[in-house]
Amino acid sequence: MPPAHPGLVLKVAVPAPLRQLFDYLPPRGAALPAPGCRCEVPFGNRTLIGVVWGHEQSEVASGKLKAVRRVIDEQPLIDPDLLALCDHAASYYHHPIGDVVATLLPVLLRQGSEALLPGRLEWQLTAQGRFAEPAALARAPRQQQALELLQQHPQGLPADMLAGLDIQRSALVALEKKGWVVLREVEADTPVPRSLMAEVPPTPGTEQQAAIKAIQGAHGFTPFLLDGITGSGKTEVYLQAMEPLLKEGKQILVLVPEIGLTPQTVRRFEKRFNVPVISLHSGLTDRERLHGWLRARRGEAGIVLGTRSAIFTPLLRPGMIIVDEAHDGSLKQQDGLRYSARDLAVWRARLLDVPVILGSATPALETLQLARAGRYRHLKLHNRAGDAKPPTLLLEDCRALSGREPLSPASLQAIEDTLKQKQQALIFINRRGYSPLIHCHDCGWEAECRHCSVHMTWHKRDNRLICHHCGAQQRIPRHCPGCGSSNLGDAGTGTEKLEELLEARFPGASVIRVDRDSTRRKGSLDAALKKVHGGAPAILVGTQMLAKGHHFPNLTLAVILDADGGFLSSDFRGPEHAGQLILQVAGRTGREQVAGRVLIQSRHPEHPLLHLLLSGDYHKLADALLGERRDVGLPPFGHLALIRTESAKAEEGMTLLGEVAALEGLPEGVQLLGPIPAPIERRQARFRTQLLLLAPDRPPLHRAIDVLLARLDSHPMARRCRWHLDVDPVDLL
DNA sequence: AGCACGCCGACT
DNA sequence: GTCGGCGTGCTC
Repeated sequence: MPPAHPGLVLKVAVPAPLRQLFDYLPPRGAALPAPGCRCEVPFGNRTLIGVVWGHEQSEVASGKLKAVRRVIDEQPLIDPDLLALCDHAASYYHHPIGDVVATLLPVLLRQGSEALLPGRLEWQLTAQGRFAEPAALARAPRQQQALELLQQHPQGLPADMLAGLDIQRSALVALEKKGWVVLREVEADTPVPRSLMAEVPPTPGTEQQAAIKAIQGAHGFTPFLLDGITGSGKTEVYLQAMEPLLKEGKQILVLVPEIGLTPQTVRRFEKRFNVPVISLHSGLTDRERLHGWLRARRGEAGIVLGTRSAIFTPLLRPGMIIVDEAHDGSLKQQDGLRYSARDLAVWRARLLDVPVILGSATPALETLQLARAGRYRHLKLHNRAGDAKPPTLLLEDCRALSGREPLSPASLQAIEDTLKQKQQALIFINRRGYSPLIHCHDCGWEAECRHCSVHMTWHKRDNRLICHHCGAQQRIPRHCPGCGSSNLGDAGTGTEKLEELLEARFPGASVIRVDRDSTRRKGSLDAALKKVHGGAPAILVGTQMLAKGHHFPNLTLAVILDADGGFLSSDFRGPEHAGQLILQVAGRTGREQVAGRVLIQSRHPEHPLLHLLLSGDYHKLADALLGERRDVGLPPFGHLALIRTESAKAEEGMTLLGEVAALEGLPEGVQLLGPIPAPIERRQARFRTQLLLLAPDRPPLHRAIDVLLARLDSHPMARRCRWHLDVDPVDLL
C-alpha cells in the first residue's frame, strides 16, 4: 500500500528529556492528525503518548522512521494558542518540549484517557413515542407512567432524575424495545443565565472607577499593573472590569496564590455573577482536575480560578487574564519546568490578544520597572476603600533585648492595650515550631539535619526535631552527641514558643496560632479564621499564612518579629521580599474606623532600608532597591540564569560545572559567577553546586545557556550528576 | 528518563 | 560456571 501522504512526516512532542521533536510516519489508513492531537508512538522499545506538533518533510533518513501507532484524539486536544505557549516556554526555559506539554496536561490526559466529560444520559421520546397512546399500556402501569412523564417533557429527562422519581430502569428499557424512547448521551449544556449579575456590586471609589474604566477600555493585548495598597479594593476592580466581558460570554482566567485559593475567595467570585466558576487547586483528584480542564476548554466556565499551573488551562472564549498578588513567590514553579506563571500569563495574553492584569500592593521590582518603563499600563490605588486609614509603622529598638525575650516591653504593653480595648493583635513571625535551634552549652554542638545543612527545628508539641527542608524527624537528644553533656538548650523563637509565652503572659486571653502545623487538619484554617472574623479580643500568632489576602475587621495591632533577617540576608532579593511581607502584614491592620499600628522589632534600627519602609510607602523602598540593582546590573537591569547540580558526592558538581564554565565560546557581556557551593550546600542528602549567569540583555544570555547546555549534554559526568537550569531564578538558595 | 547492551566481581 | 553491578549509547 502506498503511503497516504507521500514525503510528509509528523513532528511529535514525546515525553522524554530531549530538547527536540521526533519524526513519525503518519498512521496507516487514517487521516493525518492535526497539531494538538495526542497519539501513541513507538519510542525505543516502549510506547509513549506524544502530541502532534506539525507536518513537514523529514530530514531524518527514512529507514529510521517509525509510524504512529494510534491516534487518540480526532480533534486537537491542545488549541493553537496553548501549543504556541508551550513553544515559547520550551525555548525560553530551554526545556524539552515533550516535558513541557506533559506538565500542561492533566495527569489523566497524559496517560491517554479519553478527553470526554461524563456526558449526561437522557431518555428522550422517539417520533413514534411522541404519538403513542399511554392508554395502550394499561397492563404495564410503570411503563405507562414513564411514557406520560416523558410526553410532558418532550425535550427529554436526565436518567438520574428519572431514577430519583422512582421510574424503574426496566420500564424504560421495555419502552426502548418498543421503539418509543431512546437513551442519548447529551452534552452538559451551558445555561445562559437570565441576567449576569447575581448581586448588586458596591459603588467603586474614584480611583477604582478610573482603573475599571481603563481596563474596560482596553482592546486586545494590554498589560496592566494594578498597583494598589492593601485594602484599596483590587478584587472589586477585577470583578467590575470583567463584567462586560462575561456579558459577551467571554471567559476570565484568574491566578491566585495557593494560600489565597480559599473557599471564601471562590465564594466571592461565585456570588457576584451567574456564571459557573471552576476552581483548580491542589486538593482536586485527577478526575476532578480533568473535568475542570475540559469544562474550561468547552467554554462552560465563565471564570477559571486557579493557582500557578492554571495558566495552562485551555479557554474557548478567552476574555482576560488576572494575576492576583502578582509578586507572590508561589507563582514560580520550583522543579521540573521552572516557569514563572506571572511571565507566562503576560505571554499568553499576548498570544490570545487579551488584556492581562497583574495586581499587587507590593509588586516585584521586575514588574514595577516594566510599568515605569511604560511597557505595562500603571494603574494606582492610593486610598483604602471606605474611610479606613492607613496603618502607622513604628520601629522598635530591640538591641537591649536578651535572646530569652522575643517581645520587647513596648510590644507587650501595646498588646495589653489592644486587648483592653477589646481589639485583636497579630504577632507575626515567619518561623514555625518552638525554636529553630537546639545546642549544647558546653561544647557548642548544634542539632543539624542528617541530610541537609540546616538546623533542626524543635517542635515541642510533637516532642521532635524536624527538618523544614526535607521533613526528617529525630527524637530530642538527652545528652549532647558531641560531648555527652546534659547541658542542652534551645535558642530563638518560633510560633509555638510565642503562643506559649503569650498564654502565660496574658492569662485568659484567647491566643490563636495560624501556621502550617496548626492548620494541617482540613478545615482548621477556616475555623481559626472564622474565630478571628468573629472579632472577639484575641492575640493571633502566625507566619506568612496570615499575611495574605485576609480581612480581619477588628485587628488593630501588628508586631513584627525578626524583621532584620530578610534585610540582612545574603540573597539579593532578601530586602525586597522582607519589605513586601512586612507591608502585607501591616495591611491586615486597621481596616475599619480605627487606624492600625505596626511595631517592627529590630536589632538594627539604624538600617536605612527599614527607615524607608516606615513611611508605609512601598515605592520609596522600591526606588532605593531599584537604584542598588541598577548600580550592580542585577534584575531587572540584568538577567539571571542558574545551573545547579545535585549529587551524592561533594566534589562531583564542582568538577562538572568547573569544566563546563569556560568563558571562551560564550557571547560577549555574559558573566559567569561560580561555580560555588549553593548557600544551603546540602539538601536531602545531596550536595548542591551552582553556576550563575548574568547578562545585561536577554539574547546573549540565551545563547550562552545554549552553549552551556550543549557542553553539559555531551559531558560524560553529567549523566551521573543531576543538574537543572533555572531561567530567572527567584530563589538562589 | 528509561531501557538494552556490555564487560568485570563474588556467589549457588 | 552465572547473577548482577553500573558505565555508555540511543530513542524518529
